[in-house]
Amino acid sequence: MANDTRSNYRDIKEIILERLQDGTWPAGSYLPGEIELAEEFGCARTTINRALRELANEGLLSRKRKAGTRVEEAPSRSATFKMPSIRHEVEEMGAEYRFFIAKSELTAAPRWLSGRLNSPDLGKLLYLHSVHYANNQPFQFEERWIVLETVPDAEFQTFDGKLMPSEWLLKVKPFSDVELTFTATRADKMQAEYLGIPLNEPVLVGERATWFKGEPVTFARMCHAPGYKMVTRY
Amino acid sequence: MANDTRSNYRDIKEIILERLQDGTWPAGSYLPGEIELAEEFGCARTTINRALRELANEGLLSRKRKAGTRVEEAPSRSATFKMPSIRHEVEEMGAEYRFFIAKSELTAAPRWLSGRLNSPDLGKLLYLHSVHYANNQPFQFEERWIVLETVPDAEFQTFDGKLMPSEWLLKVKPFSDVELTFTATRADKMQAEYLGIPLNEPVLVGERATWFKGEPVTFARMCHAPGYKMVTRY
DNA sequence: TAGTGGTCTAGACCACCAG
DNA sequence: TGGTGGTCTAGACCACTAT
Repeated sequence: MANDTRSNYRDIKEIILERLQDGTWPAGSYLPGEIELAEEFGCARTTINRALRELANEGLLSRKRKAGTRVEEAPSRSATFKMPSIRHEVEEMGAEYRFFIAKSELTAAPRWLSGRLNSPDLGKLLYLHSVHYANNQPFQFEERWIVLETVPDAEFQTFDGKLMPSEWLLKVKPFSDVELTFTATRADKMQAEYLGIPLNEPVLVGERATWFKGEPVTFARMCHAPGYKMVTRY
Repeated sequence: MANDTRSNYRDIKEIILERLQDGTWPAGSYLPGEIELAEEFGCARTTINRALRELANEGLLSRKRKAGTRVEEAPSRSATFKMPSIRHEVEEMGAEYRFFIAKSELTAAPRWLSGRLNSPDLGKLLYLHSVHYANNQPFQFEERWIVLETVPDAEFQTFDGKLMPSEWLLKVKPFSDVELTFTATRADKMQAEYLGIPLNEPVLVGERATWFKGEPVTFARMCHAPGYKMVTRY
């Protein structure tokens, strides 16, 4: 009557969720073992395993061999922010996307960047300014450093085509590790000029450092136009 | 020689990842079916299924019955922001956590709130001001509305104990849906006073609306002290 | 050391949906 | 309508770790 697909494990997840919420299994307590639960629900242990595994991935339970399955104390249900390329973000607003490379030059690494990328000697870098537009309105200003030692091809890349730097990078050098940061700051002179906004306007700045198997790939600082909102649902 | 735990599905994930990166299966193309892959890797279909399912959950593939498994065009590897309670965040900085309820009163719903919570008639609300401290420094100012129709117990809750409002709410009325938003704005007078910062200082403001099975539960606006950074790694 | 979760297998049925 | 993924089962071996 109620089931779309035969899918016990979803129902079991629901039931377990309810018990977590109604106090049957309070925070810090241990759930019965998989075998016991399998008997209770009249299903295979595999099915219980999947339900519990997913709940653990969602942060509600923690599981250890021999110890058992424990109810997490701080139900910090993790929020998943989808971070699509700016292009997608703009296009999903129904606006026309366009980008412009305002600067492209070789530089040495500023000292702070070595720290950010965990690498004492970065060598030569390609330094880029790009502006991303939504319907010809500046939407994001991006400052980017690309480590040429890791991505030598970047030196002769013109970025004149359809691929923005981040898209091009993803093609030639995928990443394995990322660190993302968000802060609210005052727009500095450069950011204000590129975005066409007053100096010191509050802006949401994202910083993204990426590595490929330990090698630093790129660091980007993305400054969003005032009013920009990051939204997520779960 | 190389395996810790017998766990093919992890190895298979790795291999598939490599093939996604080296162009064997370009964006937009279709992978072989599960059965075919199972033969290639010499394992059960279940094992392939798990590997592909997880990669799809991570946003790299999309799967449809009959159609098959497709490589996603925009490899927008989703970033997962863990949003632990402020308490945890503060304590993990090695600081001492404390909160203070500065205001607690009954109000009617402001009009904009009905819109935010998708509910034309919210009835009476409990309106709270709380300040969260790290080592006695204001760390976050939180403005919260609790829908009494959905959470009647809140009316007589004093929040004088150890549980901050969000923690208490989680105990008595879990949520099923959340909408999270982040923006950079200027601190208004109230925020500036509570945080002890100058007016108009740029602040990172998070807004969180939660529902339980369609019923609006609460809306919170969290204003972080200047300099606050949201960080995530993946 | 013994109990618990982690993973694999081989086979099965079914829902979905593109052609 | 048939092929593909989604899920379940029953049984098995093993790795981890609390005691």
